[in-house]
Amino acid sequence: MIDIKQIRENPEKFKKAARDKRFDVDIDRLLTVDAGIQENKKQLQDITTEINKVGKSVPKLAGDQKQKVLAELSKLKQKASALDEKLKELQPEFDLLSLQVPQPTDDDVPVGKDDSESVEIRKDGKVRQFDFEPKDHVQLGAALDIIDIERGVRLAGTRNYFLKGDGALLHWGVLRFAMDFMVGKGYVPMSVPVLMKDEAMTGTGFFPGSEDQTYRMEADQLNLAGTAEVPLTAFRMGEILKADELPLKFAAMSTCFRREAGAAGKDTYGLYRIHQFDKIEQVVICENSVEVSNKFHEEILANSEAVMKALELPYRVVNVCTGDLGRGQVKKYDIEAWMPSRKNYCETHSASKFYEFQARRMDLRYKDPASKKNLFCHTLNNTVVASPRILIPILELYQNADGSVTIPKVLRPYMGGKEKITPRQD
RNA sequence: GGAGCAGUGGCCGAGCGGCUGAUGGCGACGGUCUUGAAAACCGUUUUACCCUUUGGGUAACGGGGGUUCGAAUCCCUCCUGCUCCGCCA
Repeated sequence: MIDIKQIRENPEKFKKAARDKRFDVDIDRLLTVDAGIQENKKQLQDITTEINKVGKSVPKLAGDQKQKVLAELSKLKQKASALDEKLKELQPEFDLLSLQVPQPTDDDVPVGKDDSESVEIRKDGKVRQFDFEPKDHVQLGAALDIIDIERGVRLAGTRNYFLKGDGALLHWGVLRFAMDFMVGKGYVPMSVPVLMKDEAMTGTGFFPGSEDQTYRMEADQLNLAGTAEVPLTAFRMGEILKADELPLKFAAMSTCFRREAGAAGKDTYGLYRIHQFDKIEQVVICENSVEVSNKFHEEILANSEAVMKALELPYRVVNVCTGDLGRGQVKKYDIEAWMPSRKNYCETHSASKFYEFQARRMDLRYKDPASKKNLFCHTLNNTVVASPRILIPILELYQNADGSVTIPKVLRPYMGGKEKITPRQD
């Protein structure tokens, strides 16, 4: 959410942000509603002052005079309640509109309409050239009997799967490796609830807007989070933190649920786009400073790059263009891993910087010692690793001519020291 | 799910229709004293918004609604916590 004062002062800035990010929001209407609210509030306040003043004199009066004053009061109260009605009418519209105003991006974010216009920042690792006909991860998964998509779909519908045997171990192994890495970096490991109230969804910026991407438990009015960003970022929602608590650095492992509505027919093959997966997510909550935010944005990106390097996967880092940014994101780096079967670099990580956008929605503040004011925190988050998507490059890039898959060195401790996944001996 | 009790400022804890944004204690901060510290003493210590020159006003005692000229205080409702009962992976 954006400070309404900023929108009043410079509406053009936010209209431009909406255009660049391709969000549709009526900022002029917002300002009209805002002006109405301000005017009504002012009048209401004046009348309330009057009522309070007159009301105080009541106990001292008696007889006719008392009746006269009471009559006057009842007239004032009618006026007040009319103004109150008007405010109650305007407020919901104001709330809805103001939640929709997107945050302008940093100046160095490329303006563009979709991922084709995002800008590559750097590449790391060598794309493997095969001297045999490589299999894709679905073929490998079937041949090694570690992935069962057919039965996943039969039991749970499209975009569902089972991982089996070494497939399940590899999945948990890469998650465990990533979590251990983050704990080593000083991030606090967290196990989190994934059924979230609307407040947490709104606070993190997913609502309004992504309701159709979210599994909803209507009977309990709860939502299945699509990422641990929601519980982690909202963890201290509504609180005023002590300055010396900052920065808060968290890492959580959670199962993530996504409806993928509107993606019908897109990425239907294999484990790329699925309804349920597991992810280690990192979240930083820091002081209200652009410099500090920028520092942590680089830090959380570096953390994830370190994981990719440890896994020895070739990847590139992309500065995501305006059209692919969320409403609240100021800047976003994606890490894309090379996936042989897709013949492309594909997103495996997404590092977002929000400044105070999420904190303002959640009313997450800290007491600033310098100004003695309560300031909104800044928030950031990034994937550490998401599996099974990460298994796509791992399986495909680590495969051998004999059909086996070499296990990345750093994952072997998590798989009982095993070096290779070999085909089933039927 | 049923019954009972409770929810006040950073914390503890008073207040139970107007003089209470809220006594007191603890903590924190500033000062006096001291070579320094402790103790003692004095003072400060919620937040949001509005008008403004110092300053003034409005709102908030779990949320929402009601009664009343006036509510932290009375009523309704919801939420949360605790205790007991029931049920259950």
